[in-house]
Amino acid sequence: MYRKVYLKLKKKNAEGFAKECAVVTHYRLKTDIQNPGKLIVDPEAKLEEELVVRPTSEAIIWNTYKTWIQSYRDLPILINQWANVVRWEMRTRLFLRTAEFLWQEGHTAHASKEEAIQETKTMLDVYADFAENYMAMPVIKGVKSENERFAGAVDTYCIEALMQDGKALQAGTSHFLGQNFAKAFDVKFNNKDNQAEYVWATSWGVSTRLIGALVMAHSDDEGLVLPPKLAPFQAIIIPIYKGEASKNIIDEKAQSLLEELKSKGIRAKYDSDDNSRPGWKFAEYEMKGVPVRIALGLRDIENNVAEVARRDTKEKTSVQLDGLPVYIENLLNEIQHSIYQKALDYRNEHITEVNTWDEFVETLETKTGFVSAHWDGTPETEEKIKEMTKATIRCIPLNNRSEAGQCILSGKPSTERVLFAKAY
RNA sequence: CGGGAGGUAGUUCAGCUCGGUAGAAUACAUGGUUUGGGACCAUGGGGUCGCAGGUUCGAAUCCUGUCCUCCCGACCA
Repeated sequence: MYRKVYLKLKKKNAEGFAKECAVVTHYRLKTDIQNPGKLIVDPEAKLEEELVVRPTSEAIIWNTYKTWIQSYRDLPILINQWANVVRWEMRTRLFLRTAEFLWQEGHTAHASKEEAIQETKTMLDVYADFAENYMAMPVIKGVKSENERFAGAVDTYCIEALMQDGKALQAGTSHFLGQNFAKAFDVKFNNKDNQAEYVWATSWGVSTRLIGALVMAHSDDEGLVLPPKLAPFQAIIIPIYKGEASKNIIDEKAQSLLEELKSKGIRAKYDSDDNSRPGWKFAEYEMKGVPVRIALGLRDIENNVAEVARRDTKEKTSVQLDGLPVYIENLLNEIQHSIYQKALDYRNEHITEVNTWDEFVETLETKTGFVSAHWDGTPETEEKIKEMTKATIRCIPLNNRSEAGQCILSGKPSTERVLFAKAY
């Protein structure tokens, strides 16, 4: 939240921001005399200068950068921060769009356009790598259309994921800001030839929205399915016993197994709680998404085995105790790849190329997912399509191939396909 | 702010049409039997029925007002 005077932008960008700004007009509440226990806005407490609630911190950052940057020797600069953000939201949605959330954002300043663009793409790759290799969630890297672009950016790059219900989710963004903010805040540096130039900039961020993405990308009717690399517990050991005596035997075996797993770097836990029964624990850890369950009973110990169940496929296997830690280690890798592959297959099956308006509408309604179609490149057409179908352009994929075609709505010529989808 | 639904046990809800002083499941407590997929039996505790009026011998139920929550829409990813 900040003073309205900080929000100085080029006219074009200012218009983009204006409609997203909530305004704070009063600084306190008071109890209602007519209705004790209720609070009302205190009319005495009107602010002389209203404050603006803004979804990004560029204004603060660039007021600061202005004081830091004089020479090319001061560049580049990178500031990363984790911050709780407050936004005005008409309607919230758990994890995906909340009025307050935690995010990571970075702001950089550069001496050259090329370096700034490179930074934008590097960060997009960082986000894509995290989504795919840690969250096991395939994403499409692309550029936003003008309508979907961040108001202060020249180009907004994004990673787009597809949820299991066929709706798309923007999982992260990286913006090439050009010289927009440098000009708005008058941030110049002297180059090697002692000439003043405006600074080039980027900003990028991901938020707790990724948690929502993770949930919706992999979960099933039994609950969460967590990728092994991110699971707080990767393996849970559950004892199956009758009576105190057998529990003691199993406890001992389970403890040594636990130590073996930990020594291999596996995040494991032994649940010896006597208050809930095995069946309860099975269901509980499935719901929590623990990738691997190891059940250990007297019968198993006699045979020198354990029952290993994987969360993603629910498959159960009897495994020799001797090689168990190695088996689990491999299984965790297998699960990590397997859930990624499953999500990737689903995603690929749900990218549909269409060439006519009827196919377009039909695909959005029945098959859902991404629809790859020609578009004439105008915001007006995108807007009309959105009004008619609720679908928006999620992105123009990077390394998109050129292909002559006709816009599905206007029929005007187009040189490449873009990805449409209904999105969160 | 418009349109729709709803506030009853810790939770999810039934009961309301047709008034008779509140129930189920689950959770909780105690005891026992159990333990290889969310155990069973028995006993027990727990609710000013959102709030305020009104009608009535009697209101969770009917009437009026009021507060709150959720869902759908206002260019919002």
